[in-house]
Amino acid sequence: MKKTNVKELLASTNYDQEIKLMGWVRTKRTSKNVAFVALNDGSTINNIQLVFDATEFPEKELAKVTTGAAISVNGILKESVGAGQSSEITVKTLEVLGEADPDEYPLQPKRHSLEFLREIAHLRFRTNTFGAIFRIRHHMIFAIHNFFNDKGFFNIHTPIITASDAEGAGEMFRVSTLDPENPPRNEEGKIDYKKDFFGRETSLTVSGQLEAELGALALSNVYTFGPTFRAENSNTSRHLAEFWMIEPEMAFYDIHDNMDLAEEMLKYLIKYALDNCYDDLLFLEQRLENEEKNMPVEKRTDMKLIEKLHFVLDNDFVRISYTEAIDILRNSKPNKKKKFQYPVNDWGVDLQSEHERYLVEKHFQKPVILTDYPSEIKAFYMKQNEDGKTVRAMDVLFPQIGEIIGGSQREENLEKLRNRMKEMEIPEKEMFWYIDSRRFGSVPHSGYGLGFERLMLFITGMGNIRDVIPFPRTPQNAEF
RNA sequence: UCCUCCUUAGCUCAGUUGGUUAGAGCAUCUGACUGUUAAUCAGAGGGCCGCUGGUUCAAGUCCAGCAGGAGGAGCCA
Repeated sequence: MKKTNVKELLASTNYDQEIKLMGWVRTKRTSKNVAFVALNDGSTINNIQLVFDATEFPEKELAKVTTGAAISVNGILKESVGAGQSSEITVKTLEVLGEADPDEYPLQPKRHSLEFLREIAHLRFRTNTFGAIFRIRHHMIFAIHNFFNDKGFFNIHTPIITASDAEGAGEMFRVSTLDPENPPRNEEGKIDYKKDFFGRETSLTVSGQLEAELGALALSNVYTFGPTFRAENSNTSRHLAEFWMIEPEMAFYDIHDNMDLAEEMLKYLIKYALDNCYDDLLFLEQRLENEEKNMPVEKRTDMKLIEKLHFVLDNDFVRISYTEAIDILRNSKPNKKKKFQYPVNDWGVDLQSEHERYLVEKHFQKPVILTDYPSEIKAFYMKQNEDGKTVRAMDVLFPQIGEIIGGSQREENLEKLRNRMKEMEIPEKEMFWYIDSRRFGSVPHSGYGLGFERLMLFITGMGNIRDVIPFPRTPQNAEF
């Protein structure tokens, strides 16, 4: 018989039909003559109830049906006589595929802390919470490709191993096949990377943007969606050493087109989650509520998860310049009362987390796009404004998460780009290919980077980025 | 990397101003129960109180160091 799955069965009213089903036991409740098993196979957050007539199954066999065990059953789909579910399965035959020794199996039908589950990341897929998160994660990956495909964008794979250390986006992981115990040395006594696999120093990519620009300057609209590696010693709930980033890059787009696209994309993704992951979102919302029950009222989030998603969907993002933001912050209550750890006085300072949070969570209470930052605090490739002081950067700031997107219109003018590279001491020779893109058929173009796991934080309402990626890589941790 | 906090049973936690045999709930095991919903009821087993050292008649409790974890900051997506 062909096997079915829990999701299909729960949606079915095709009663009294024989079915075959496999999955993992979540809980078992027994009494003298009847046993109930909640079975889950990952197809949905919901379990289906299996009903065993205890007199028809050997006690020994039923005893192996414990939390975490994998079983296969044949049975009849019935309209349920009990409360709490519309249908259930009267089991006719049982096969225990894989036992789970209850003395050893760490997951119980009870609440576990996220920290504990992180330590058993190989098993946490089997919990309701992580089942929901990773189903949503899949849908978001799919939705991103859908969004760009529908708009005529082309996905390109940019290199994961790169020789350019000029991307300027942080510390990099070295890639080498040299013997670390005894590396070859040159005449100066330094490590001779000419003898390394690629004949030069190479690292894992910190961004696919520069290569994506090359694609955009021929295919017009492209995007990358790949792994990204940063060797920063960041120990926060918002940073990973290995994460996934979406980087669209568009020819003939100015900063405003860029912002429009970013806002449209984020809203599309939120709507996609609401339309396709409602059960899982509802579960996560209830989980959050239970979590916050023990917290003081002022610390609780003021909006429920689904409400919050709708709120972002239904409101325009605020768009203001860095200069306007500085004015707001300078005249803000916390600044005047010296409540900021870093007071805002002069134009030109970089905004701290507390400032971004004030703007998003207190002042505007909705997502904010900040533009036109001082050129000193931004990357070399951003388009310089006429004022000579600012660049056409844009950062999309979300509540709780902070910067979810960072992007800009790119500098397409050859001379301006070269001057900026000189100022920032970026070696022109190594970057000849990037400069060539401005020498031949250069056009105005723009792009941005979306941190996929930060999007996941927002969609799922989770608090720690380590809980929205299956196997997080962070400083001092590469387990599993 | 910096600051703050945490580490007690398989899990989640309590443990008073340092004071005899260290507690609870859940899980596990045994038994009861004719449909349960994280079932319920009765009973049982289960602890180098993170590690090392110190103070003290006496340390889960105080002090120092180390390890692991969390929150915040910086770096950024």
